[in-house]
Amino acid sequence: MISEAIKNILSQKLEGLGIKVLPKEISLERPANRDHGDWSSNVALVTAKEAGRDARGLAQEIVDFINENLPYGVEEVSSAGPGFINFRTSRALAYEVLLKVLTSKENSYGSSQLGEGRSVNVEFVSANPTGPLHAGHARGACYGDSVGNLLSYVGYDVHREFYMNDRGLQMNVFGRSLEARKNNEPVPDDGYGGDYVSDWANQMPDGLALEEIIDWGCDYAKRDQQETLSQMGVEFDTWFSEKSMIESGGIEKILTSLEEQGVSYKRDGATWLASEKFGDDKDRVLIKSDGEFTYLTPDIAYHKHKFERSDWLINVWGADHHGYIARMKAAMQALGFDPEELTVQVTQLVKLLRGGQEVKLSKRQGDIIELRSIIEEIGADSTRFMYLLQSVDSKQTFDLELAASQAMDNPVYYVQMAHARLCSIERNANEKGFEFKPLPVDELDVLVHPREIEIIRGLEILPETIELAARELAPHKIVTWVRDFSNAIHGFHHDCYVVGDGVRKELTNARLNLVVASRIGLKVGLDLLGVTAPDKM
RNA sequence: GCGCUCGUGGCUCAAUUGGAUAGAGCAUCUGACUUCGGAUCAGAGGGUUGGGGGUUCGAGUCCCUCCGAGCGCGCCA
Repeated sequence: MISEAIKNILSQKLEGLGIKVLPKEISLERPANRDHGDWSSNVALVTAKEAGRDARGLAQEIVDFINENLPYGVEEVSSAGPGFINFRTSRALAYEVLLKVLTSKENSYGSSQLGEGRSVNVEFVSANPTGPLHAGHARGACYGDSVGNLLSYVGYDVHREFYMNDRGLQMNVFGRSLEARKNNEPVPDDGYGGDYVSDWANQMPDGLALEEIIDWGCDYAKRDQQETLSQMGVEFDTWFSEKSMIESGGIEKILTSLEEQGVSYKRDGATWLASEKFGDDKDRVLIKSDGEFTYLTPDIAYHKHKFERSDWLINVWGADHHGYIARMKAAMQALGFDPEELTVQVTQLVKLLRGGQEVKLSKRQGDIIELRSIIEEIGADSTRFMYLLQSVDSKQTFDLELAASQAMDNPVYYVQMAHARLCSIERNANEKGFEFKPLPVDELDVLVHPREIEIIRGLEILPETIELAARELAPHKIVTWVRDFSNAIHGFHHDCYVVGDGVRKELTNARLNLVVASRIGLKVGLDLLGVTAPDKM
């Protein structure tokens, strides 16, 4: 890796100067401004003070040294600004990138072993089995699945899990609601009032007892949710049942365990978790004075269960659950697990517009917009892309009309079109008798057009983009890359004909290499997002 | 009141986690089609990064403070 070579020579010179900098402290980054080269280091700036030197002078001295010992692939080194050291890499290096993409196995360019095979459990959606999935579940579904893709691509052993709260008060209310609608009675005051309750109740067999109704409803809800997720390509490895965990004695085990650790105690007729000691605001009740446990207790048991199966846990929670993070981490710490290995990603709310107007919730339907109807309206690809467009840290707003439109202002179409175009160019080349074969580096050096260079640059930064997105659990960084890269492709398509009267054979073959490599790269990005890469549209 | 997450052109959002001149898309205006899909491309205008203070070579990013938004704050789930 060129970046390693640069780091090595930097640290070599710094050591020679008696400046102590650990290798990991040598930062090398991609300058935002292309005029500053391909790589840039701030080591001179960072170390100048301690070394009692001025940064510019130090940078220049390092530059002079490197100029006498240029590593392979580095064409130019210079100092700039307040003391940056900028590196420009050679064309040949760029062509090697192209070759690497072309010779990579299917769906492997940019993959890595960053995760070293560590097992990670990604739990997301986890909607109550009391109704269909709605708009509020969509962001977590798209996000969690894409995070799973990313982590898997960088070498983690990923397990996707859906936690079903299939017992407790809300299931009872749900059962009674179904029962009432079955009998054409109004649902109880605190019941589920959505239209779907009647629809479902009508499909329910006659003569079921409440317990059976609950089981039937739960099962129906699960299949309904599963089907909706499947429409978006989201599949879980495990649908974990709270009920079965409790029936197998999970609660007793956790209570015993907490007691043995000395982190629970009795007070006012209740059993408490001493969570304040572990960073929570206050202690929490595990067993109420009426003998029932709170909903925290099974959740603790569940997380313990997950920890016993995985090295690292990721929970994707809605913003309304963020207050719950501290106590869950505290509980895990109390049990002796490392709270750092429990990552909770909170997704902020999404506001939906249609034609610029906020989509109003309908009371009649029970205050929900079904996810299924969103997918039907804008399509699965659009749904995934739109929900992944932005960082889940911030609130999001998007317009369903825009997301459904097959127009240039719809980013999904823009990106998919880029892929379709690449395929189209390949088809055209084939029809004209050109056969793609990977060319050696010295035959690729006809690729010098700024559009071509831009594309190669895009492919070059894909692996580091993937790594960053995985490290930060931030699929929107892939979206940004995919959009930028598509922009480069459209530009190339516009300015650089691959096959045509005025294009000589050597250039056609080289550009065909570029086209195929781009298609591979773009598909890697889209796959990570769970968005299809169509051959034609 | 306390806590968490935020606040970036008219709108929707980025910004390599402290880097160099804050970038894209939409919208607006102006240009570009005999070829592989114009569903495209190029250019222009538009910013005191909510306000103020601080830290340092350097702040949208870190600290303090104020303003504003969303969400939490139960022996509910």
